[in-house]
Amino acid sequence: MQRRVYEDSVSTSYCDTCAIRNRAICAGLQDDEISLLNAIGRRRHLKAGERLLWEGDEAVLVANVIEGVLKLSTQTVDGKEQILGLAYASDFLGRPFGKTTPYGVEALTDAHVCIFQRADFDRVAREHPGLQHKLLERTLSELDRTRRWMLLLGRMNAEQKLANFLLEMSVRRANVGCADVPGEADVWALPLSRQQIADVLGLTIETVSRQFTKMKKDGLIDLPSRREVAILEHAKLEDLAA
Amino acid sequence: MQRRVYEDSVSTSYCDTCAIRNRAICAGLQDDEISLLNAIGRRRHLKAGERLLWEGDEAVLVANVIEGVLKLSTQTVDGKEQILGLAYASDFLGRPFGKTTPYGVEALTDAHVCIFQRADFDRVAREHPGLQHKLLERTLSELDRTRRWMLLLGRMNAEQKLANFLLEMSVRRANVGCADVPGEADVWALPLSRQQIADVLGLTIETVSRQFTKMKKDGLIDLPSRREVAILEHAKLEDLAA
DNA sequence: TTGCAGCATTGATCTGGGTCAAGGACGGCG
DNA sequence: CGCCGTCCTTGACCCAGATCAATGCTGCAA
Repeated sequence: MQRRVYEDSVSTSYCDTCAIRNRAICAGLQDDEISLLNAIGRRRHLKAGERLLWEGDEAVLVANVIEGVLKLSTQTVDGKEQILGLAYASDFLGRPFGKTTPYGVEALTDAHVCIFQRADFDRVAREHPGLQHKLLERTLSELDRTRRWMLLLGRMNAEQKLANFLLEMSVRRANVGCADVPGEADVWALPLSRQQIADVLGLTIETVSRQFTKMKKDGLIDLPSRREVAILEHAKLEDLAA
Repeated sequence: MQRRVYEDSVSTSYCDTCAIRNRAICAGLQDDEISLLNAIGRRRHLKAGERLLWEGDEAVLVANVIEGVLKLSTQTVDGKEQILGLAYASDFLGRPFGKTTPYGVEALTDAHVCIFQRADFDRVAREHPGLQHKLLERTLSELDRTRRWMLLLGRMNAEQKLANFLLEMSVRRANVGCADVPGEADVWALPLSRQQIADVLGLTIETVSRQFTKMKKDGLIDLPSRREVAILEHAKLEDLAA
């Protein structure tokens, strides 16, 4: 069980030079807490498509996303997939203080994560209120975000869903790099296939495709290639998203 | 702003005799922690339909549900309501460590809650890791539950949605009282109107009504009155829910 | 370069659930 | 007791998005 976790690219993590040192749960921790995390954490590289956690598995590890995009998902009984959320740099993955992992995690792009054996992490968290507090804050905002997504799934039509998806994607990946340059074209690579977008939004691949085509025809976006999007009319897209 | 919070039924809370003393975040706390909570918490009675929190308000308070059922909800731009979840006895309400309340809270039945000024609660939580840990565990399971609900909203048809709703309702309210008596008929009062059920499930009132009628005709449930449900064929309902 | 495998797009058709509209049941109140 | 307001049910119709099916594009491998 553990083998598949440790089979490659393990190296010591160096919090000092970590890209998300100031944004993840590590932000604002005291030096001794950081060095404890440093001691139990390891970096791991994931190739696009590689899995980090399997739904229902014993929850043996938790992780911080350092770079890349990952998806959290469950299967329905009839084999369809529902993506429960996406994780970007500085997001936290896994289920501390729990027995099993309630969803699968798979890298959509090549990714770097900082992994902890759950038992180690739980222990450090219990002993260090500062860390636990960070984790609580993060979990609370994740809960808020998830609840907002429920509104999207429960009450929006296909057009609104896709507009919201593109806008959220644009914001979340902008946060990852440097600040937005206003006026700069909002062009980026989509880390998801059409099928995966459909799974995120609770739609079918055909509907997603048709909505893309329509938005392009209307001049709201451009699609330079299958895996690239340019948001041309940000304001109009936001109107749709409402 | 605070007036509407304190306008009635305020009395000192007595954790010792509290019905949820051993199930809410209070469970397993040390005596000194309990007495601190006791000092800052107050009981409040809510009539069915009364609101405790308003979406977007400054987050001035948090609360534990002692008895009754409450709904968490947001409005969409076009005025529709989406219910984000239901809260039962021992559930936690509100947004600690946050500036604004991300959803409205309204009592569906007459209810008792144990309320805390958020500032007080935050302070005690920061100073008492045990409490913070409880809160973290509760938030993590709430996140899990919410994510499972996304699957319902994103991937299920009306029949599956209603079946799941009835089963969850049955379980959650059974947890509240004594243990299930096997063989005992599973009959209880619905705390939600048809419209509210529709809002929970992302459906319309007509569709909910039709599904109820169909399940009754198929002998899966009985509807002794508008606000009562009897689950007759638990197993078959579970088949539908899958 | 050709062939093939996997996405993605597009079209044609079907259908679950939304919408609109008309009663029906129940309670509260004069 | 009957009137009215609210909630619920039922029917008729329609449409957004699912489903089914054919074709196009792109990249890789031989």
